[in-house]
Amino acid sequence: MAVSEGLAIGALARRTGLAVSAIRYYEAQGLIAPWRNAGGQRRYQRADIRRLSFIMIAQQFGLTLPEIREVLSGLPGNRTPTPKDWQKISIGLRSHLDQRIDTLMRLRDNLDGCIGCGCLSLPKCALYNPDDRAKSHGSGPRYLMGDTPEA
Amino acid sequence: MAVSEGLAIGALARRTGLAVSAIRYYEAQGLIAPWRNAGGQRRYQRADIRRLSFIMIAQQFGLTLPEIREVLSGLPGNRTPTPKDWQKISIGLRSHLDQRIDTLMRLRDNLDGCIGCGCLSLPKCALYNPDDRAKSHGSGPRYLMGDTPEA
DNA sequence: GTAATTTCTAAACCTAACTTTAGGTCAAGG
DNA sequence: CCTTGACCTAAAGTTAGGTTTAGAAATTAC
Repeated sequence: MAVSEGLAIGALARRTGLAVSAIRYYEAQGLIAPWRNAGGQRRYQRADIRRLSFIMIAQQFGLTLPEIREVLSGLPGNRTPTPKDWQKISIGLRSHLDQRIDTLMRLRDNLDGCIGCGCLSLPKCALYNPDDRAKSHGSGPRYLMGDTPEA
Repeated sequence: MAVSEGLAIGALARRTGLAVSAIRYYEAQGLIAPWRNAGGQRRYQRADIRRLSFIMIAQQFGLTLPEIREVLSGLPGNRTPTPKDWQKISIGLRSHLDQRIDTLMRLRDNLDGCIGCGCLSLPKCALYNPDDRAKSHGSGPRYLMGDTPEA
């Protein structure tokens, strides 16, 4: 009953909709830091609900967990974050999102050009120049539509 | 020299910028189908450069390999695809991309609202309602910002 | 006080999209 | 002919983001 006892992991899971295993995983990745009770069980602050929610939102925005950890490090460590604090780090998300949208719109315009000319094949095609490294995580250099002039 | 001998996998790799291993992998996933020469080595048509380029572009758009295979199945099987053929399947990509952009813009607007009010915490926050299932691939139900009224 | 839940850790497993490795074959140049 | 480089297959390894499992300890419910 005492307020100061904190939330058990299961309660936090129910509050956020996350799986218990996911919450433990986030801890392992340094995204959240509960304390332990006498019996060794994790206990969370109510503010951690907000923290996990933020993590989920940031994931929808396409941030990786390390990136999210980085963003969260912008919160004060010595006290419970205020709405202002959350506001501050949310602005960073906003610009990240803006970039992703710009990239996709550029990609779309390029595709439109290619659909327009029916080419889909050449150095002169804008798609040829993928300066959009946002998505690359598994491979080396790739240049698109390398259909050189010859034959 | 004979045109009909086709490209070896290494040549195709150099043309597209893909790794040889990736091209073999795409074959295993049913995205490309080379023939074999007398010695059992893969040989590709020049049109396959375009096919691989298309795959890379579609990936940038966020399609999975099975989805790309599906899109590619819209190409004629009996002849080399014409620009018209590519144009046709590219239009499907375009609408996929439109959806992703819409989703992200909606997300951005919602975030703006939350930054505006500094809330980032509640059922009344639009972010609370993640009908954006586009990105979910690893988890069960998650509801955001489930910070219920109490306390 | 005991039974049923929760929670704990560590380690294994999962998917996507590949890469790397190992051990051997094919092809091209001199 | 023989060496070198490209290619072959199958299987295991990799990263991200988790989930599942197993066996044990802590809590909660009755």
